[in-house]
Amino acid sequence: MRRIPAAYFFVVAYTVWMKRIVKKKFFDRAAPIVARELLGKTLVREVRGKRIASMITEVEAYDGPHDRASHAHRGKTPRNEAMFGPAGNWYVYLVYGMHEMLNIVTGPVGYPAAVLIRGTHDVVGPGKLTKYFKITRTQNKTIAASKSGLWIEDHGVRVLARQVMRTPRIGVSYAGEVWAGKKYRFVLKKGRE
DNA sequence: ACGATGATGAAC
DNA sequence: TTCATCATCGTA
Repeated sequence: MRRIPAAYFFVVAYTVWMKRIVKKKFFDRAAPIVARELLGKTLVREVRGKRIASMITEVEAYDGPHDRASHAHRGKTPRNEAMFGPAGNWYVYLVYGMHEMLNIVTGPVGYPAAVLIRGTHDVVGPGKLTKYFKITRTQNKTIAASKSGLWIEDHGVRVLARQVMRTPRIGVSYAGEVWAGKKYRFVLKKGRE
């Protein structure tokens, strides 16, 4: 009987841990699909060795140049440039002069789309969320990975269709009947039904 | 119901 | 350069 080296356990543990991190491929799909599947995933922030983590419970999809509710509707600008970049990057911007909004970019490069993360189990509201997770525009255009200190993990939480509520997006009444009416907001219902 | 607070984008 | 607007929040 040979003793198994401690390094072996370290490598296995590290591999298992890494596997939880959601990778680029997951985000390289249509924004509404990514939005729906982000429910139940865990948003993780690590800054100076301290970790903040909470399950995502509310999101909104902003999908393509035709989406009149999207910042990208008027074309590429310095602010929305991240939306045109690769899937799996963060798009962080300021609204109302005081609230940072956290989005994850989706779909192919050149096609502007993203998912706004509006709430988690511990904090609901896009502005409160970024404050809680200590997120600012410093994270804009960085990749969702441990390197940037901000990423998403899959903890195996299964979200059933009946646990998901779909509604129109918040605060986009200017977008016209069609786009303002689209049910691109996904909320994980609390408790059962 | 509204003010805070500053970036954005369009008009001038 | 000015102006209205804004993927919000806390207080009233």
